[in-house]
Amino acid sequence: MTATSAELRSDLHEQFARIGKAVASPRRIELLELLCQGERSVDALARATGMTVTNVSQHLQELSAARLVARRRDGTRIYYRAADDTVCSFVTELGAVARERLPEVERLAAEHIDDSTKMEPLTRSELLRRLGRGDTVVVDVRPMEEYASGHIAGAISIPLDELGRRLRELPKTKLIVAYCRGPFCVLAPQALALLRRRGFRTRRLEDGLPEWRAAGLPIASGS
Amino acid sequence: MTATSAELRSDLHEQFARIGKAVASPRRIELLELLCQGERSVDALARATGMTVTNVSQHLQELSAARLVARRRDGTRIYYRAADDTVCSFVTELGAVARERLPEVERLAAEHIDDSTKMEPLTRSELLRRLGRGDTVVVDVRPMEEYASGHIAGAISIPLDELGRRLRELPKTKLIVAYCRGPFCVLAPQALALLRRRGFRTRRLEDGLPEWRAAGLPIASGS
DNA sequence: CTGTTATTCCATCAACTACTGGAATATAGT
DNA sequence: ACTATATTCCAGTAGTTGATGGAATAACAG
Repeated sequence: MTATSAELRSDLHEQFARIGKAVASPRRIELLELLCQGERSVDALARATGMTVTNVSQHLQELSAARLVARRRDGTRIYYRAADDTVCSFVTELGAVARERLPEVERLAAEHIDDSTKMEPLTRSELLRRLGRGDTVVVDVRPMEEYASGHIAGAISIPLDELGRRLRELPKTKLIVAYCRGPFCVLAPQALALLRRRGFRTRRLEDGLPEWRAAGLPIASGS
Repeated sequence: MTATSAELRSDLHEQFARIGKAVASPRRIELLELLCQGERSVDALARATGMTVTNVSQHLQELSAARLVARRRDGTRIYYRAADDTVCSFVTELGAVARERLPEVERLAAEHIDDSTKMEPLTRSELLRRLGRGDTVVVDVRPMEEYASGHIAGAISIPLDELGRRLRELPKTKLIVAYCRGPFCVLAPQALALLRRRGFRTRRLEDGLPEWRAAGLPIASGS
């Protein structure tokens, strides 16, 4: 009885470790984070990460063996995506644990996103309240495809590259709230810095889309 | 700017992967789960897992390097514990993802805990409601030390080994709810099987203590 | 100071992992 | 059928990890 239950435990832990091994590589974590923003082909991933196609493919095989990603063929290319929401909230929590436990993480973030500390972020519940009142514009500054594959309900898409050209779309009378991929994403801080220089009232949303989704808040998709 | 932000991303992912690597080994996951039930000395862990002391020590060094565990010296022995609650909820979620994504996990559980499927578990919120009414007895069937280092507020401790001798402490008029370490722990199912043979009305609590704690529900500690 | 117990350090070996470049496969277009 | 593109498969190599046994360290009890 104890023999078989010890056996069960060890078999079970071996299975758990398959998931752990999948997220034991910085490359695979990067891939997973990208895939949580929307589906991508192998070479789109290679371009986005600077890895060789072969290498990306190999990492995707391993993620696939751990069933963390799913694929879909369309003509000559194959699109990968995160297998489901629990996977994305898991990698999000992985980042949260790293942030909580490893002082290096805060330090790195502080070094590179210098002004992130100056402005304190708007909480998700606060944004939700404001959305009802209509005195707030929410801007998704990620690339357009990521917006298309899922965004905060009511947000408009202005990718960071286009922001300079599209300032007139934003009202000076309302509060502009920007968000992007997560707490360490540099897009929203850069967007807000630009907007503030032009005299807009701005706030950053705390964290990013994955956390909004994990909290079960309303998502829309399509352009 | 893009250069330095790519650099940030890769440094960050390297840090995240430190956490991933820590949970990439079945042994280390087993150790973490034990440590989430309460602090233990190195050789207590070695005895509980069947590993050599040297090996346990080495794994603990790695967990410690990822700052997932903390230690405390008491005389000649050193007690390790999970560094904080987020660590425990992270390993709990690791298990949940494995269960969700890897069919082998359900299969293993079904094979070994044969009757677990027959009785559907009591939800946490249901138990909470019943606790207010006083028609329910909650029994923690884990070893005494684990009960002492944290248990559901209002639960009594009857370790599985002692259950046969202590049946008279339980009323036949109330519902007996047992719990243990988690969804794959065999202690509670065995306890309930015994109790049902003796004519008690029983239910199993869904999951176990780590999940109760992660849900922010009331915990007590001490004997 | 000596012996005992608990833990960590160190060296070693086998097993595994990450990346690379080149070959093979699959789909679509001509 | 032929070509181009996207992806995967296959070897080879360098580097890393996991387990083991023996030596070193640290705290304590006599």
